[in-house]
Amino acid sequence: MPVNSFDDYPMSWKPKLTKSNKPIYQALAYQLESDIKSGALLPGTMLPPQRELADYLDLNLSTISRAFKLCEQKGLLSASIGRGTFVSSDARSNSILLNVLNDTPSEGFIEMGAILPTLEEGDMITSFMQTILKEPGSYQYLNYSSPMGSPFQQEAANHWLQKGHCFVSKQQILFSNGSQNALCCILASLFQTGDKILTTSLVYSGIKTVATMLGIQLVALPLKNGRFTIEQVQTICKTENIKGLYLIPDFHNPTTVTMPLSLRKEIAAFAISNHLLILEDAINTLLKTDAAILPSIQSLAPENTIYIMSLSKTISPGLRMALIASPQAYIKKIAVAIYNNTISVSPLMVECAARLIQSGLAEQIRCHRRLEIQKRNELADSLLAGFISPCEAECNLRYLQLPDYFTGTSFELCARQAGVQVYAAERFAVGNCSVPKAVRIAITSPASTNECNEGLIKLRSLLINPHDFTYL
Amino acid sequence: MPVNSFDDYPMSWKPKLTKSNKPIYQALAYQLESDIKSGALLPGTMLPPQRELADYLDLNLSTISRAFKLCEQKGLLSASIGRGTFVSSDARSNSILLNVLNDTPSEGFIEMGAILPTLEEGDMITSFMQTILKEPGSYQYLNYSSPMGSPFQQEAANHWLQKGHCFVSKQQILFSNGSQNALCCILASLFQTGDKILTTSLVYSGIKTVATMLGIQLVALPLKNGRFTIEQVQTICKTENIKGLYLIPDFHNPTTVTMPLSLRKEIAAFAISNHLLILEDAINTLLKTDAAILPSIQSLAPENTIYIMSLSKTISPGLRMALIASPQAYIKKIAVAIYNNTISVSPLMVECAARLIQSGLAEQIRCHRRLEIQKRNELADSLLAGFISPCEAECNLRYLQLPDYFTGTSFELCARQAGVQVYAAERFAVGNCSVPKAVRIAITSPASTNECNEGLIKLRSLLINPHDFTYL
DNA sequence: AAATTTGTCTATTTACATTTC
DNA sequence: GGAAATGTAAATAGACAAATT
Repeated sequence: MPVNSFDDYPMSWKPKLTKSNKPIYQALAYQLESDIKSGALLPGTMLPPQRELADYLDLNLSTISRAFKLCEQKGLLSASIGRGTFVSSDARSNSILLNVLNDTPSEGFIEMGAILPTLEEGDMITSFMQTILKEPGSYQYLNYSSPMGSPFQQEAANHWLQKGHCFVSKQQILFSNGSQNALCCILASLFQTGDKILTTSLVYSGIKTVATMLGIQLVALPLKNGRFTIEQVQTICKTENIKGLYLIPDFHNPTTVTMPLSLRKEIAAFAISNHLLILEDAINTLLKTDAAILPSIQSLAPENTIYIMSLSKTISPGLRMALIASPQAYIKKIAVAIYNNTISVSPLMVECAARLIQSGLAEQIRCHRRLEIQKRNELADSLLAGFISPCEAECNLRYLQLPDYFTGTSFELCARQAGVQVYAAERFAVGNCSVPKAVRIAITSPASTNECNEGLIKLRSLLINPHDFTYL
Repeated sequence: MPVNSFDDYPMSWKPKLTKSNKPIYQALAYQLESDIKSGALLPGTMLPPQRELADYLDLNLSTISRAFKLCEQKGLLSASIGRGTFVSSDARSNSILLNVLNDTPSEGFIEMGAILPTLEEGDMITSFMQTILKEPGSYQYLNYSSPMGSPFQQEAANHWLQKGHCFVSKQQILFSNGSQNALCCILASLFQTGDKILTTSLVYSGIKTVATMLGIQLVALPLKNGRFTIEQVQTICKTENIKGLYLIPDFHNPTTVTMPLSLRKEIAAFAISNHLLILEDAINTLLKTDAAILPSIQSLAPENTIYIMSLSKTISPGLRMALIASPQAYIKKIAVAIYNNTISVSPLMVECAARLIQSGLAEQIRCHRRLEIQKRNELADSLLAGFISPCEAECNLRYLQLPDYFTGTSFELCARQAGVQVYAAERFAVGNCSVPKAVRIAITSPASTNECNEGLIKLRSLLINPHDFTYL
């Protein structure tokens, strides 16, 4: 074999290592990162095998490995044994979903990207807060507090958790500053840099950004029409040294799919026998009617599941509150993480949430919200008929699979031009999955039913007359 | 030299490696951790040199190194070249300072450990909140918001920051959920696992616990009467690859010392010429009178300093609010970290804080608090005369250097027996420093001046009649 | 001031496990 | 179904730099 045989190998990436004072592995990782960010290496590209690169650059295999590892931890690459290393699908897309961090939108722009709540119920809550503040001694809610809450608060939280079919003792409940904060604290306390968590190949992007920040790697579970099988989970876990699973069983974000009971049972059994930790995100569970709610995975594998129930989508995001129900074994660690993170949650907000639940007002708000969502879903079904995937009437999201001549990203750009924000599937992509041509539509975000109607009409005309827009 | 010469080496630690399926370096680290936690290896102990251990166990030097590194990142060890590896001073003490995570205290127990605010001012704030909530449209404060805040909020924040001699443009201000949260977000976004931050050898323990959680290492700057010199900073930074400095220039926690202007200038100059990032924690700055406030380090090195001003100690911890003033270069990164952490701060709390400042009520509360603190300091000065270190009249903490027959920990235990909680210096120790025999007393925490008085009297009798107590 | 001690860091070697063909 | 391809991970080697004596 001639020495220069690698010249013939069709290498997708030929880095040039100029001499620098940096160590080789860092210089190589840096160049890889630049080439991905500049677009020289596109999402999905397979990199040359580590051995080929080592040969080509006349370096040791492990040096290449180490450089790749750096980029992998930044979420730029995903690799698997025997298959190769690929540039991540979302390496070039923006995963931060709240526009507040980006430009402020202009007048008349319709937000259907970020999930905002319908706000009609807000006044109920503000007046409720006033009642609490009026009481003598209400200043005590301005002190520090325990993430465990008071017995009354635990009682109320437990009541609410049970609506989601989550059954724990009071000592297993913690309060956090919303469900993103819950995820952040759980990841920081129960996982380490380099650990791997399995999740669906399209997933709530908040888990992606926080995992990346903490150096925790997400591994993608391929989806077929928003669904996956237990066999897929088993195969990946067998080979990838997976520490945990992140799942959204009800109204999955962004695909809207609800996980069937059979799969919940299979996952629970598998987690128990393989000592896996499941993070069950019940963010949308209580949007469903009580009759429609299935047993939670937590109820099927109580020692292996941490159940997170946000109050943002069902009561109000203004409370900045989520409930965490965890096996006793992890409570202390998570509580310490909450302390490290914020010392304590706002006792005023905890008390307010507890009383909203206890008084029945929370339940009332939940029903209100459901009705509004049903109304908007009817609009979406009729206006986008022929395009939009069907989903349950209570779902706050819609998943729009696009005609072939669009990609999620191109459609998002066109919609933006037309004055409507939606989010492309690319934003939700994990690892090296094939990204479906789709966008997510948040129907609750427009301030009024009317504005929602308007937004949907704009999207429809885009689907019907794509040639009117330039971003194709 | 005989092969077994290491038998004669007086090894402070002789691990036994039983065969397990774990990798050697992990098994070794695990044993080291157990031996520290069980007390077989005490704080301050020097471990055998890595080469000696490698010889003794017949392993490669790097394998030992790797095992040590694991423990070092957990904060259990601190090592330096040429000097050796030592068990950390705080390896066995509890650094979580809020008792809410531990046992609930019994009736009559006086809290002077955790720093709680005097609560008399609480009613002003709760009634203020009501006024905001009463306004039509107040439900908008229940939505998501930007960590940048509205122009009005930025204006108010800027006004408050300027009182602390921090001068930035409005675009350089972020809101976080309290200063612990600010630290968490800053560390998570601007530092990486394994990075080193220099700080005083006794320091606010919240930075210790969050750094440990994130795998960031604190390096100790030795203190002499609570003071250090620029030469010490220079020496350590030269050798230790320090990425940043964490400082509390005003009423340092726990030593109460205020950093003189000369040192501030030297540190600022050093940070600029060495591209170091300073985290300036102005937690207590506004407890001082306006006339007593010195130029902030931020004002002396504006491109190198992130200034964190909590509203907890000066206005109310119930707001769960801190202001972050950062060089433009880091704003985006920190904002993303806040998003990853909690999506957004509570807009209601931000608005409330802004209006408190704008209305002048915040300033009024600040004065109130100052008067109460002054009163309590007079008490402490007279009751603990002969024992307590003098400090400025506005400081919310006292630092009590103990007679020789006490250690901080033993005194803390005695005081607890006597019904008063104080915190031992050990809780604040960083790395392998010699821990002074001292405790911190939080004079603002007792609910009333009377209770404070009572607590101080109990501490005095403990100092005068130590033999009455059993924990020596 | 020179030699020794000591921890740090990068690169290398070797064994291993899974996937693909 | 076996061989080749491919990534992972532990242990090792060697050069380096600061602190100590």
